[in-house]
Formats: sequence, C-alpha cells, structure tokens
Amino acid sequence: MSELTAVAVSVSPADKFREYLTTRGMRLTPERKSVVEEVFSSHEHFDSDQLVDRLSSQKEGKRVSRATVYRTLNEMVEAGLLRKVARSQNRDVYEHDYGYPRHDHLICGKCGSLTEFENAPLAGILEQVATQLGFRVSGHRLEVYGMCAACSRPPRARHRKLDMI
Amino acid sequence: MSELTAVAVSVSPADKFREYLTTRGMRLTPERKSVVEEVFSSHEHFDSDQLVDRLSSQKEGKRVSRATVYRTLNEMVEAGLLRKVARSQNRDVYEHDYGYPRHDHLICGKCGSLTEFENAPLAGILEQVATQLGFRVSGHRLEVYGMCAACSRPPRARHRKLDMI
DNA sequence: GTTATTGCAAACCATTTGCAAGTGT
DNA sequence: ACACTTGCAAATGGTTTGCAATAAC
Repeated sequence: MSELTAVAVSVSPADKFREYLTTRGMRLTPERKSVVEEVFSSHEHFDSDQLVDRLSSQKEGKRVSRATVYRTLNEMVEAGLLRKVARSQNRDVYEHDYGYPRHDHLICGKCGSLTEFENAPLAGILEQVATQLGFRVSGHRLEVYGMCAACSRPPRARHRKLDMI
Repeated sequence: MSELTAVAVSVSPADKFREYLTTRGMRLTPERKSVVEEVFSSHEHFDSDQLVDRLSSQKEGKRVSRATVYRTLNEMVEAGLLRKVARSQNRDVYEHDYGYPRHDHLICGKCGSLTEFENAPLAGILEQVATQLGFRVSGHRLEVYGMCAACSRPPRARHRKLDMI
C-alpha cells in the first residue's frame, strides 16, 4: 500500500489552504484557520451571514470580523476549496469544492430541497460543445428544476387504480 | 390555412405584455411600451444599465427613468417575456423568454460575454437522471464557465499589427 | 524593521422604494 | 374624482475597501 496515497488523502482543508496561501506570500492566520475549520465542519451549503453567526457563537477568541470572513471566503474560492454555488435571497451561497465529488443539483420547487447527483457523460458533452465554439471550460453550474419524489407523492395513501372502478 | 395559427404567432411582445398587465389591472403606458420595444429590438443579452443607455439615446420623448426600467423589467419577467439568465459583473442579465428557443450558456469569466448553445442530448440525460431519483423535471439552468475564444487568443493577435505598418 | 493582516467604519453599487406630481379614463 | 404611473432622491443591503493599529517573520 502506498504511503503517498495515504498522505495525499490526508491533506486537510487547512493544509491545502496554507499551501495556496504560501504560494501567494500569505499566511494561515488564526482567523483564517478558524474560518476554514468552521466551513469544513459541516457539508451544508451556507452563506456569509450564516458563517459569521457560527463564528460569533464560538467559545473563546475564535470570533472573526465580517470583513475578514468575506476576504477569506474569496481566497478560499480562489484556492479551490469552495465554490459559489448559487445566489439565494440576494446572497452568495457556497459549498465545498475540496474533498467532495463534483455534482449538480435537482431543486424541488415545492419544498426547496436540494438533491445532488453525479453524471459523467455530462462533462463530456459540455467539453464537446465548448470545443466547437472555441471555449475553454473551467467549470459549470447545472440546476434542474422540478418536483422531488416526496412532494410528488400524494399526502395520503396513493389511490389504487382498482379503487376507481 | 388556419387563421388561428397566424394570429397566434403574430402576437407581439408588446401585445403579450399588455395582456398580462390587463390581468393585473395595469396599463401599457408609453414608458412600458418603449421598454418592451427596445428590449425586443435585438436578441442580445443585456443588463439594466445597458438598457437605460439605449433608451436614453433615443430621439424624442422615449427616455425612461432608471426606476421605471427596473420596475418594468421585473414585470416582464413575471409576464414570461424575459428571463434573468445569469449574473455577470454583479448585474442581473436578461434574455428573451418569448418567441425564442430554449438554450444554455457559455459564460466567459474574463470579458463576461455570454454565448448560447443548444444541445438536444442534454435534456435526455437530465430526464434520465431525474427519473432514477423520482424527480419530475420542469426545467433547468446550465451555465458553463471558462474563457471565450476571443479572450483565449493572445492580445497581439487581436489587432493585426501588419495593418499598422 | 518590514510586510502581511485585522477590525472598524465608511464606501460601493445595483436595485428598490417613498412620495409628490402627473396622466388616462 | 380615482387609480395607476412616473421620476426623483433617498434608502437598502450584501460586499468591498481605506486605513491605522497589530502581529508574524
């Protein structure tokens, strides 16, 4: 078993961030560390405001100013740790882009739930289309709108066809 | 040949808008008419600012205040005439949603330009994925990010130096 | 020391809104 | 008269930025 592999998968978001910061002559300060750790403590989507709240309710000196949160989030996007996934209620929404597989979303118009899915052929199609138009792809965002399984199901027991005869 | 068909396709955006406005007890004022007509005078994507400019440079009394442009654009989205297609340079970008085929976009991260494309297999894939997850699709939004042909080209190549000798 | 970084408050900026004056019926 | 509209200017609200104080190297 390769040690390299073990090492590769064990690079924490904070380490990955430090790596990126170093190449830009920047440091992984306590504030930035707090932000990265808080962000990667849960896989939920979030916006800047929610993150500031979560950082405010921390025990001790973990508080980080709103300005620094914004600045750090931008750096994390640049570093490939986060991705702006959508705009909801006039706010940027982020999700993990590191240690998490690429995926797209089914968005239920009724209950608002997000369902993630992966589809390999998709990327191929996009690449092909883009190439034809001389466009260099760096990423994409795909949101499929409709109604999720739960919301499609009638609230009560389903009507069995036989009952209708 | 059916007259009904002829009538159906001849409904102008302005008429469609008036129809919608009427159902809400609103009127197709000269200002609103100017906006609709300017918007549908070209198939290009546009943002509010560009539209205000276009309306300002009109000959006579066609000028419409910024506030009214914003208000009217929102109504047109509600009426199904326009669609907010993306956010570019921190601005909402609109495109025709009436009398125009469905398509997706390549978005250049450098110059912000939008390129449209149509791809039939795409819808099939989405339908298939969704079905597997019990999701009923009603629509989607796909934005492909990257760099457009013009921006990928080295700066020199853009203006041909030979012409300047 | 020098350079990066933080927090605060102010600035930004696209979009929205309150309101008084105007317009069509 | 009445209800809808407009344009102006002011407000909103998420995000960015200038700057002086602070911390890491």
